[in-house]
Amino acid sequence: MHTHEHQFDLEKKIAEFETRCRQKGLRITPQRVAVYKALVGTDTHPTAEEVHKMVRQDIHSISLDTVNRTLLTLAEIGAAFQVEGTGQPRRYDGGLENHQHFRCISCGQIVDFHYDPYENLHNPGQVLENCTILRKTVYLEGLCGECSDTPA
Amino acid sequence: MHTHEHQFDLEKKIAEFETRCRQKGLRITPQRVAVYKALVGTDTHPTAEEVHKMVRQDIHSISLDTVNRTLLTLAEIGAAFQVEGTGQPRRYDGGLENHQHFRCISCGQIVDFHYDPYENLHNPGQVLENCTILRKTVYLEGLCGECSDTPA
DNA sequence: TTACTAAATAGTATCTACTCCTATTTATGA
DNA sequence: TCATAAATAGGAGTAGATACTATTTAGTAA
Repeated sequence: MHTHEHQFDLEKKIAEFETRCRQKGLRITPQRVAVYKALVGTDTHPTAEEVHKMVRQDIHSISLDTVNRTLLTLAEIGAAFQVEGTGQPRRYDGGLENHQHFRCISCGQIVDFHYDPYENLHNPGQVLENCTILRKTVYLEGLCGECSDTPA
Repeated sequence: MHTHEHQFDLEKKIAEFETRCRQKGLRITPQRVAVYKALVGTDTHPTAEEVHKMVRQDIHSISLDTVNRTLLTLAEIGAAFQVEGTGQPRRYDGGLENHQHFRCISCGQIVDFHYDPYENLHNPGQVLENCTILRKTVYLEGLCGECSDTPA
């Protein structure tokens, strides 16, 4: 793909993003667009601080708090999402038998479950050729029973 | 299962744990055993602070730092593990196409990959009946190419 | 048993990721 | 252009985790 096409894609995505903001009643601020642009323009799964560094090159005075808030907003409107489980205090599991985790994004609780078809998945080939896979789980996120009943 | 059998299981697990410690050249301290016991005796995927609270009932003076160190040790020797992704600063992903994540437990980098058989997995029934599943991914952990070559 | 030594611990200080608060600025709709 | 609610900058506060140091202790060997 040529740079020219990349450029086009990016502009298209930004236009879509702005539309989505309007739909959700969110204002289109330079900071918001800059954060979105930085995030979509990378494949490194950056932390807020890393995004802050990138965006500062365009908007010198943007605060880390704004980047944090904006990233949360992006996740809320579905324009981005958080990498599985990150941002939570470390949680430990003493159960070594095969099982999978469901995490409630509202209250944070982790629920164990076992579902046979999720066991013994094949390793992907090619793409992760050089990687040593030590653990492989199906990870679900959503709302637990209690939090479904009483939406915040 | 009866309480009596539970008790038996626990003692058996502790015995195995002590054997494993000896194999790895780790000392068997009351603190270490108490942390292990607390973790194996619950299915709540506790944080270090939660474990600290539990263990304090037995060992009043145990420090939070010891609990933290011990939990890391348990994970290192394979007597427990950390719930997927937790304990990492929040990381964001602007790629909304279907894809999966591999995380290097050594350097922390997240690698995107796509592997067809991992898409369109069925939802588990029964166990998570009351939960609303919003996201479903296969999550791999291990060592990336660079970190495999130069083990710490 | 006793004495020795490296490992482990308690307690504290420090660091980092993140959120909260307040005054100021700004995007949007009238 | 004006009014106003939303968003922002900057800094204070908080929580989770790590680093440091002096002290204690488990395991070993006399």
